[in-house]
Amino acid sequence: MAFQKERSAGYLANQMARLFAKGLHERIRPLGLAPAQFMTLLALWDEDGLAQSELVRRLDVEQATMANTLTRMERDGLIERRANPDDGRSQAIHLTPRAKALRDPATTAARAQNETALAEFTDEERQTFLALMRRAIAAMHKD
Amino acid sequence: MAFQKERSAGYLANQMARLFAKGLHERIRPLGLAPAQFMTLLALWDEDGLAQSELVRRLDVEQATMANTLTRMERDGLIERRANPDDGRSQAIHLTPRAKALRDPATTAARAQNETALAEFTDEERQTFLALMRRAIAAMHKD
DNA sequence: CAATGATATATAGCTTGCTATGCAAACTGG
DNA sequence: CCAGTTTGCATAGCAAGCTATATATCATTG
Repeated sequence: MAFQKERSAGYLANQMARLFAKGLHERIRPLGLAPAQFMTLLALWDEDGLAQSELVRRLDVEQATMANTLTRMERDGLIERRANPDDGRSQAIHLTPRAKALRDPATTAARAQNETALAEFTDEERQTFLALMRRAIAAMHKD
Repeated sequence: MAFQKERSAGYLANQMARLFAKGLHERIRPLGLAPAQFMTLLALWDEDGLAQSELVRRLDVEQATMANTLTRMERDGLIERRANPDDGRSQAIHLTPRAKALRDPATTAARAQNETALAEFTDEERQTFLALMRRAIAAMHKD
């Protein structure tokens, strides 16, 4: 039997993630943000001054990916890298006032994007959907 | 209330898609394939000789993205671009023997990746999951 | 304490996305 | 028929992923 992409979870996941990212990007572009920057800000709004290694752990991306994202965020005036007095290898990542001010509008934009995607889902379907995605993630994580 | 990434469909979709892509990439790397190349091959195994514009329609990526993917596939000996005698603008994309030979091992690899992700899902959960993803995709597509 | 190993970050190089442009070929309405 | 629009493709430039390597600092252990 042929491999049908419409029935492939991986294919659908890819397409869905691209649409989420595209929609979010459109909404936060006026704020001067890109999706990975927003994701990183989520962690820093929650706790400022984290080390790069801790951001890598919390966001589950490769270290090199995070290093590059942080470089772009520094360029764009969203973060500062400050030396860590206790450990000459690491740097604490601190938010600028500009980044702090973006918290409300950016999270509002992200909520709106999720709402667009799940507009016709019932509350139960939303819970089910999130739970199934978490399980698929956990299964691939293990492997 | 804080925006919690663990409860965000978009965040989970991104993470899940990255894990699918990474797992698939590992499995098809020995075949000399990358994920977007595999996706493109799916369409061409189904129907050889399509125009680039038709591939764009079927795979729902931007035209520039497809043009670049095809350039890499041509470089890697997977496809040939042949002039279309009926329309001087378009070119028919044809599979090489090498690409044709990859159909079985590559689709087997993709199925294995899907199976890893959904290993602990019941048949009903799998159907539900695919249906919910399709609905989220359709909702974002409309908007 | 010196050698070895582990950890934190940076950098190079690649793929896959995207938007924005440019250009040539084909089509169409006056 | 031809001016203007549409269509098909390529290219430039950027973001964000990844792997693989390099380097510096810290930790451990013999």
